[in-house]
Amino acid sequence: MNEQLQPLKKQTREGKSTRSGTQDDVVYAHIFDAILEQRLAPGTKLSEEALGEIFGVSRTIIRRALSRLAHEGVVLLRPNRGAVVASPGAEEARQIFYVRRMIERAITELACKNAKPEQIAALRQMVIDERDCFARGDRGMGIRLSGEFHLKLAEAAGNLTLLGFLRSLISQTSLIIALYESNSRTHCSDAEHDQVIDAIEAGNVEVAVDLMMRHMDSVDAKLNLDGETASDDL
Amino acid sequence: MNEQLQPLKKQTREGKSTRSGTQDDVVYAHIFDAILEQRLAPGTKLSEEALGEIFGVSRTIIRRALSRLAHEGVVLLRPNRGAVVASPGAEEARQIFYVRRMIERAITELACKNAKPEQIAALRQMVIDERDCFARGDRGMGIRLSGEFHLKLAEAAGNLTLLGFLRSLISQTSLIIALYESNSRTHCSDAEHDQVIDAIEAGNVEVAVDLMMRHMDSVDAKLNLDGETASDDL
DNA sequence: GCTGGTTACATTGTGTACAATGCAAAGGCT
DNA sequence: AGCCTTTGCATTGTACACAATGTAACCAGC
Repeated sequence: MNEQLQPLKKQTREGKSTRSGTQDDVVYAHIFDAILEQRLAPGTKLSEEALGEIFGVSRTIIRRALSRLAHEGVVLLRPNRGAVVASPGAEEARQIFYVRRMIERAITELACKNAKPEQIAALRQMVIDERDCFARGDRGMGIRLSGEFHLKLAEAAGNLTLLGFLRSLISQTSLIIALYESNSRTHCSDAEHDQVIDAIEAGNVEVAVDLMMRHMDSVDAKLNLDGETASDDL
Repeated sequence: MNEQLQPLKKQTREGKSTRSGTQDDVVYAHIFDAILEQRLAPGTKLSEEALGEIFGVSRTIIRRALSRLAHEGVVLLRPNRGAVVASPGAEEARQIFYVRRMIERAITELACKNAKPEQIAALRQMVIDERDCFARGDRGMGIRLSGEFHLKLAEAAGNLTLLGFLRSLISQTSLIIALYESNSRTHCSDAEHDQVIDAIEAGNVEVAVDLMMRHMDSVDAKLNLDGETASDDL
């Protein structure tokens, strides 16, 4: 496990130091990233002491980070037995996507009504960044940026509760995508993101929702939830 | 603050000791209950040391409990400045209810399809308990039991993600109800709960959803979200 | 040779001491 | 007299040490 996370440490201390976040935010983000980029496979045990060693902080910080990750469903916290990277089964994955679809629909509707011009601009920028990232072929970053697009959209919708829920859903769907994606190239197609923005900017609720649902369909379609992928290694 | 929580301590040590839960579960539940029953008013500062003293545990446990409460939106955790009981404003309250309505609709639909006979029986028992509690005039317990009915329903729906979200929503709506309820008698009318169960048992999705939405309406109607109730004491 | 219990180890759960931060009150300056 | 600065206190953030729990290996008995 050390091997998969050690690089992250450097990245932290050098690159991402701009983050205003406190220590546990950093630890949280890095473990999360490591999971998304599959440097930490599902089922991997996350020892507090080992992680503390890697990040150079005490177990207290690690524990907080793991607690947050557990709350978002990315990590499974077994009492007295430590934490492991979550490995959602197919049925669980379906349930998560079902809910996400519902939430995204609501967010799209609200965004049509409430999105301000500067927020739409921010969304467009985000799509550009995403495209760049694809160009560089950075898979993990790609998944993460796709997620952040949806989060920005939720922000534009203006409902904090929905935003919070979506954050949790995106964490889990990202993990699922990393797990079950059959053809490992396209993630969220940025073109779809762009179309959604167009419809929202035009205030066309019907079209926007329809596009978002199709977008969800295309994410679903890339997954392979019909048993074979196994990984039910318990 | 001590005065509001001290009674709880006794209650813990004597009555609820059957709970398999660990220490922080107990602390969590008691603070939560105290908030719901308005023994802890919104805006009240929750000092870690004071709470630790009251419950006879160290700050570590308190901290975990507060963290959970913060995750559910019942407590506001300000970095370096401690925790306070959340005091959602009117707009925030509206957003929360908007989301809850959406989630409850989905749960009702799913419950119609997936609820097993024994789960329906459990729901009926829950309504009976609720009625009993009303008879005794126990307001806080009433709010809590109403919430648990909805949670049991979510369980019957069979979607863990929805269940988790609803748990968070119920915490927050309970707080809002405690805050904004204008006529402080009826909460969730148990009759409405009963009707919903009937429709679900009959597998009549349309009716069940309609009833649930009316139920939500009647909760909304009891609230007084038009500014005056203030309590924006920040 | 296999199954059972027992012991030792590793890991998590909890309590406490110390450090850092924010807040408030007191004192000096304008 | 009012405002700013500074100092002291209270409270949270972090690290560490000890206790409790779970795991696994080893040995004995069947």
